[in-house]
This record gives sequence, C-alpha cells and structure tokens, in this order.
Amino acid sequence: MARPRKPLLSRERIVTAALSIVDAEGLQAVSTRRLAADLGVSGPSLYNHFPTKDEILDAVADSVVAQVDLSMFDGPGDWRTALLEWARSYRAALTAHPNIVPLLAQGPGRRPTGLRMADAVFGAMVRAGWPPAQATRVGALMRYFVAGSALGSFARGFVDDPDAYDPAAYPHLGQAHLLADRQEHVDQGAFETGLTALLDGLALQFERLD
Amino acid sequence: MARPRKPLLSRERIVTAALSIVDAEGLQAVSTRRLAADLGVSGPSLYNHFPTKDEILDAVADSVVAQVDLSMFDGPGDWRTALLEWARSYRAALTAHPNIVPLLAQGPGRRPTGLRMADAVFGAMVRAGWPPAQATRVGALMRYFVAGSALGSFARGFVDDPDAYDPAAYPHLGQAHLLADRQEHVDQGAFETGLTALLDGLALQFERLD
DNA sequence: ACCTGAACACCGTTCAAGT
DNA sequence: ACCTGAACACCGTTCAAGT
Repeated sequence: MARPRKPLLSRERIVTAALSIVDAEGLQAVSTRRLAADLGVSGPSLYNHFPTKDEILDAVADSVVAQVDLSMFDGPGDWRTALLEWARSYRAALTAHPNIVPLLAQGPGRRPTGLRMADAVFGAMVRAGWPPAQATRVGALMRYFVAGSALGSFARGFVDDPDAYDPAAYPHLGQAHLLADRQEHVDQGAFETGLTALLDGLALQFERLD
Repeated sequence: MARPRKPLLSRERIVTAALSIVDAEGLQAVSTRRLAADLGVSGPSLYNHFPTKDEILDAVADSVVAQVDLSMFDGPGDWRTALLEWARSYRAALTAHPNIVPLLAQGPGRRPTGLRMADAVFGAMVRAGWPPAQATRVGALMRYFVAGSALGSFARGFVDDPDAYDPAAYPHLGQAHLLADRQEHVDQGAFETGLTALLDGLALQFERLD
C-alpha cells in the first residue's frame, strides 16, 4: 500500500482500539502487532503516531482519567459535597476500565488530564478555605483512597471455592468464598463507608483550622 | 552441568534475586533469562521451581506483604491503635519496594500472606465490637487507602521542571515543580492526614453502632 | 508524511537429553 | 529430580523502500 492520501491512523483511533483490547482481554493482550492488526495496518505503522508502546498505554490511561467529572469544583457547592461527587465519579471512571488501573501506578503528573484534575481539586479546596499545604494533602489522600479502591478490589482476591481456605490457617475466613459472588457489592460498601469516614474526619480537621 | 547433587536453586533464592532486580531496575527488567543469569543458571531452570514467570512475581509480591507487622492485632490494644499501627507498617513495607506495588493490583486473595493479613484484621475488628459486615469493610477500605498511597504517589508525578507547567492551563499549579523535591514529604503528610481522618471518621461510625 | 516488509535482539516456555 | 542447549512462536523497535 505505502502512504495513502488520507492517513489510516490517528492517535485517537489507536487509543480507542488499545482501550478495547485492554477492556476485553487485559493489558497483556496489547501488543503492537495485535493492535495494528485490529486497526488494519502493520505493526510499525504505529510508530508514525507514538514513539513507543508505553506512550500508547499512557495515552489510554489518560483517556480514562479524562472521563472523570470535575464540574463540581466550579459550582457553588461546599468542599465536602464536591469531594464526595468527585470521588464517586473518579471511582466510576476507573472501575469502568479495571484492567487499566495498574497503569496509573506511574503517577498522574505527566499526564495532562491528571494535572487538570489535581489543579481543579487544589483550587477548589483553597477557595473553600483550606490552607494550601492542607489542600495539597487533601487532593492526594483522596486520590490514594479512590485509586486503591479501584486497584486493589479487596474482594476480587477471594476465590469462589470453599476448599481454598484452610480454616486452621485462616480461622476467621470461613465464609470468604462467599465474597467472590458479592465482590462488587463488598467493594461498593467499603468504598462508601471509607468515603464517609474520610470526609467526616476531614470535616473535623477543617473545623479546627481557625 | 546437568543435575547437581545439591539443587542450585530454590524458590526462596529465586524470589530474593527477583526482588533485587525489581528494586534496582523495575518490574520490566525482570526476564527469565536475566533472572537466571543473576542466579548463575540458564533460563529454563527456573521452570523446575515455578510454573510461570507470573507466579515468580506473585511470590515476590507475597514476600513483600509478608513484611507487614500484624502483631498489633493480637495485643490488648484498642482497634483504632491497631489499625493505625498496621497501616503504617503496611505502608512502610510497600514503600520499601515501590516498584512492586503495581503487582498488588491482582488482589491479595490468592496470596497466602494477603489472606493472613485479611484474617488478622477481620478477627481483631470483630473482637473489638464491629459487626462482621462492617469489619469486612473496615479491612477493605484501610487496604484501599494504604495501597493507593503506596501506588499512586501523588507527588511523584510532578516533574522537577518549572516549564512543564503552563500556568494558563493549570492556574493553581505554579509551584508544582517544587513538589518533586519534597515528594516523600508530601506523600508522608498526605498519608498521615488521611489516616487520621479515616480513623476519626470510623470512630464516629463505631460510636453510632449501639 | 505515512505506510510497508524485512530484520534485529529479545521474550516466555517446551522439550529431549544429560546425570 | 534438576539442570542444559536447542527450538518455537512471539515481542518492541529500527530502517530502507515505496508513494
């Protein structure tokens, strides 16, 4: 074929196709040859649009974080409600693409949407009366909790097999295998419980500021 | 050489060597050939001790989680102090081997030390008076926070270069490049602030139980 | 500028062969 | 049982060649 009049690829098409593979078959299923085949081109073509495979996956992670709603930080709402809504939107974006979450480990700093998010949270917290140093911490610790909840799905680890758990070794986990079934439910409950606790605790600290 | 009288390898030696590579050069530097070379054997030898490379890395992750102190759950202390000390020990174990953290994404369920940890937390919370359903959530949400804090080091993302941050795009991040320097400090502060908030919030929920 | 096939150095894993 | 070298199908990436 050689060069067509109109480019066959674009960064956007590549990112979309890569995310499809990640969602359907996991991170490890993404190879440059496979991704290119899905797009109807040959492997090396991708290098006209991204310098490395890692940067493709970076862009995929960025596209997921871009789905997080940040509008609650513009509105007139109080900081607590804004953090609550942001955390839920953030978690929803991540759990919609769970296979991508390990990729967020590299930190959001270099990714533009991660920066935009950090900026929005920090700005809103300062506007609400948090001192800048505290505002930085609030943004970071909320992110820890949300990322951890999407990443480390506590219940996902439990196998749906009673024989997997020796009661002598794990005396309190007799019912652990039941959790596999209700994984999403457990995660959801733990997330909401933790979110409430975190915001309650931050409210106590905010009261003590003056 | 063929088979020696005494085995050259053991699961433990393999895990130790793999962790050294992960710590020094990152997850991606671990290949079966490289790992075997560090151990003075040829690549396929590893398959006498582990069925796959993934299981080697799983064992490495397990060995890190095994460093977490759980003794505070046996003692006579209150649940809040136990959770506080556990969270710090947990975070210390993970931040000592930051490159391993993305691997924890697969969940702790299948790994024996992760199960032992879940069992200890759950048992101690129930003993302290938390209803079982809540005790499960408490264990999970604490894990979210600690894993997230080790994983997503908020500050790590910031590049130590003022030009990296266009003030028009990120109006509140003018000083962001300063964070790179103080990354560990920021993370530490955010972790402690979040930990206090989380425990304060859980204490409020605990009071409302009866 | 943007795509191609060929090529490079590397992977994880299998397996027959050695002791 | 535990190690070896050879081999398989794959990888990310480079590059000269095509339009």
